[in-house]
Amino acid sequence: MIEHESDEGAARPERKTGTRKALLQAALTLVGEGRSFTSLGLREIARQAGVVPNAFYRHFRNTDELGLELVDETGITLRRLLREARQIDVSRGSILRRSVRVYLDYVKANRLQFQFIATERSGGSRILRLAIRTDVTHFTNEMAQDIRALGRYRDLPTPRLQMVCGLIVMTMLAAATDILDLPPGQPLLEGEMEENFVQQLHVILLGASKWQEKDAHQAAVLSRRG
Amino acid sequence: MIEHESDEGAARPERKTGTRKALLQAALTLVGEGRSFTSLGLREIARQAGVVPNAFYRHFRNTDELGLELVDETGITLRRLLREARQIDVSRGSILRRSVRVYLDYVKANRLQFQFIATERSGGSRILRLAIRTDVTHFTNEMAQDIRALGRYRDLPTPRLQMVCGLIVMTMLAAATDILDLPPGQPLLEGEMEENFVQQLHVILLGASKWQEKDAHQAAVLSRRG
DNA sequence: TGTACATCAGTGAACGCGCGTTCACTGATGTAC
DNA sequence: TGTACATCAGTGAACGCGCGTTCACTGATGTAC
Repeated sequence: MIEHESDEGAARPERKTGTRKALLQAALTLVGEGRSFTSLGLREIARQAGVVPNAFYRHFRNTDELGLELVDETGITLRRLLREARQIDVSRGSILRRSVRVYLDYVKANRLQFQFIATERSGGSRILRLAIRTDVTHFTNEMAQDIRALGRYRDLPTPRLQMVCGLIVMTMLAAATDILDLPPGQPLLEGEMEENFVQQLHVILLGASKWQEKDAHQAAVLSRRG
Repeated sequence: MIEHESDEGAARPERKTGTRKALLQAALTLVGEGRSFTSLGLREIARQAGVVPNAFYRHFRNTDELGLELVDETGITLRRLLREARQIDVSRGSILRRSVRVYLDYVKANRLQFQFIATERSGGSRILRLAIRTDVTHFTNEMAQDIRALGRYRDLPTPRLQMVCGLIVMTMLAAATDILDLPPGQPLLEGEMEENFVQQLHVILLGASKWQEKDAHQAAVLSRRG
């Protein structure tokens, strides 16, 4: 039989992973419609995937297990983001501005996944929250390594570099939430948000470099200046 | 009749607001047990409040309306926090460290309310999210005014001061989430988090003051340094 | 002050509904001989 | 290569359950005369 249709001519394993993907995608779609993942039901997801509720059990034990797989996928996505970021030409122009542009484009291209982690990062079940936190920590550490590899902030001790990266990642997630919550087709508001985002990162990076300079001789003074 | 019991001898209006408070408290209690507010049901809240499901309708039309009232309460709470913060002696010692201590004590004293806003800020229904965002914006603006009143960061234009305050408030909320998610009785981990929090705010404030200095003559240079 | 009536916070039973989970099944795909 | 059997992704019906919402009610508190 010629495999002319997406599904009809597929072998069993392909069909199976097809349905699995349909379930994962269905959950993301529902999240994209404004639902919080935690409040999604098994039947709802199955319905959206165009499959009988019972079929769900062939792939996941419950919705939490599906959620964990979505977190895993998102981890892979974030890793791709870092790979893209590494290809930014560091030699000239404002790295910050161009990084922000790359990031926001990425967020918009992966809208549903970012919406998912933004929602479940604090709102989800305990197990999901922990999984996402672990993921975000990994991302933060990789970012710190990348900055080290670029040879920037050489004088900042590693734990402090990580702390700064934590601050940056937190700001990135908040910015993603803001952008995604925006009603579509508002280029003006979006531009303002982007500008605000750039400025916030700017403040953080300035603070980091100032700290780096002074830190060598007298940290205590700074701490007193509060 | 002597009013010897909390409820038994009360007038009707007092009884009514009593039950209303019981419903609000019941919702918070359930949130404190790890449930997300969005996933709470009317019956569940009524049960926790020790009242028949139907009685709920004497006070709220649905759970969203109850949630909005909780947001309002939280707004009042945050205003009290600012009032406390204003009483910190600015004259000497590290303001930052002492402010952080005041804040974290406040978070722990109002654990349930902070847990509620942290969870629903991104996870809740659209209407709740917007209400919380409005509240947080108010808080941010008041903080900016307070800083102006203290005479700090005089050279920072108002929109930028607000942006910096936004960054600070975001960091405060993230810190609250981290502290509240900690298993209880971990003074060491908690100390580390507090230290991390202090350092993050430090970076932000350093960045703000450096920006302030340079901003007067050449902002363009900084923007190119990324 | 005493009495008769109105108000209304909370009750208890009932409803229809969608949920998660179970069961025995179907029938196409895969495998062994 | 052809046949007979095994596998197993997805089906369809059924279950008990808690949900939100409705209804007529009770009885203590409040009010008017």
